[in-house]
Amino acid sequence: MTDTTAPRTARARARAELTQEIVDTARAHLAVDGAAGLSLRAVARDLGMVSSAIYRYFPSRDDLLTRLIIDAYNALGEAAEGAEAQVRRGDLRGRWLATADGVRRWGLKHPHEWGLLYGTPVPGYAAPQDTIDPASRVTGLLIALLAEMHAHGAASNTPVPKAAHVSLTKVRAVIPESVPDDLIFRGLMAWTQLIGTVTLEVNGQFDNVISGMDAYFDHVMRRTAVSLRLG
Amino acid sequence: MTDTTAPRTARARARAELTQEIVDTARAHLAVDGAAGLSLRAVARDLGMVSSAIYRYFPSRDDLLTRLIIDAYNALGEAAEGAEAQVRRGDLRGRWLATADGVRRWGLKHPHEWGLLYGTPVPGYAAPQDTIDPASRVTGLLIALLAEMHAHGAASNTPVPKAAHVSLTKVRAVIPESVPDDLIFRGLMAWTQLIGTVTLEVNGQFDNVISGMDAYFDHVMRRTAVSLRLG
DNA sequence: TCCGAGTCAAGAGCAGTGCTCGCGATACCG
DNA sequence: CGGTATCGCGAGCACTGCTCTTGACTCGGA
Repeated sequence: MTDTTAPRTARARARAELTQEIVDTARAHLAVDGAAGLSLRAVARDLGMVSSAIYRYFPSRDDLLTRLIIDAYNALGEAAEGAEAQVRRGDLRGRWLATADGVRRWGLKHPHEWGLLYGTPVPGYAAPQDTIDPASRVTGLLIALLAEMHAHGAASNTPVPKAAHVSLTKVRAVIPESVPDDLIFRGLMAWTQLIGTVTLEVNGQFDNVISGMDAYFDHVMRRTAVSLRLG
Repeated sequence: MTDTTAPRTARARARAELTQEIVDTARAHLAVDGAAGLSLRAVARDLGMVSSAIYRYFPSRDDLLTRLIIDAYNALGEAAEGAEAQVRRGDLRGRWLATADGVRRWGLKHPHEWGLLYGTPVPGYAAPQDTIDPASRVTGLLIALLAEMHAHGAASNTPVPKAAHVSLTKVRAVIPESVPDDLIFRGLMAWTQLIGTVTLEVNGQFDNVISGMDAYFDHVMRRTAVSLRLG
């Protein structure tokens, strides 16, 4: 871990600032050329420095990408949280719709970063541990929603076969015990519906299929709300 | 269009064979290194020729990729059709489950090709017209299913708001008129659920969430069948 | 105040990439 | 048989990520 306090020396301050400049420039390039087109040399050129100097701040291109991924997860999380926070707490359906809308808006605004999060993983790249915390931030919203739904008595105890129950073992670790299997499945499927719809839209797979994606998305998420017993 | 008949001259035959060899070698590399790692020079090396010679057969790397995409769409289509064809025609639910299973199996077997179809599009790459026919092959299965469902009287006429109705204008061109809006939405959402689930699984996003993906997928697709009124 | 230790940007260089072009050799066809 | 179109080859351009050395700078302790 680097220092959490403000940098004391001029050198440390310069380092922190330059690191941030590199990240910002890289993100700008990412937004234009996509992940595959992100070039360390181009970033260095923009900053008026030589390519090898970048390696003083990021040991490899993948590490720079990792940083961008973490930032993207946090940005998406913030966007979703911000949208969801504006809805009255008791309006669970409204909170779901706001979350979905916030996620979609962010994705459409940052298509390449969306691809970084939910698209094809980069070649030999394995998501390091640092990314899983920010990644779970968005899903945390949904989990909170599920817990409140159950607490507020939205009883939905459709029985679940044993094999399906077992498949939830891992996810059980981060969800309150009282939430029934049935509700977890509804939540996972709603989440998949959301990520899938946005991914297909961002990748242009709806281009020749749907006209007026706003209305389509809205209606789909309303139907998904019904599946969540929030109808 | 190239000639549909068998090539007459030795040169034409050699050209056809070598073209196929290039595609096969490229697909092998794709399966190992992914789309970003596909190198024309490496393919040429494997074939014992010089890199520039490849350009006699494919004008650019993107054109080779396009060919791989088309082949992948067709392979996925065949896999899905093959799985679906083994179910008794009258068993609509079974046909849906078989299709879903076939799609998933193919995706897990060819993760990089799946990423080519439903993952992040490559940098400056715009899917050429040639890809849309094979792409719609898979969705054709679902459309046929929807039409039969409606014909067999699985009435599901939940009214759809006007804005949502309008968003279906384009897709209406390839679906029998009699199929109601409600059913189209169910179909699109089921399709999104399928593609989304497989994409998330292929990209490893379920790794720390679900244990026993087979059972999870099966249960999710059964629930989706219920949403399709095939319960 | 001075001086050693740590940090930094720079530059050359390696191995790899997609792609272009001119050169001969060769197979095809009128 | 002769002209033409096709083919593989090799050199070369501009680019990439990354490594290593070199010389200059800053900082903190004596």
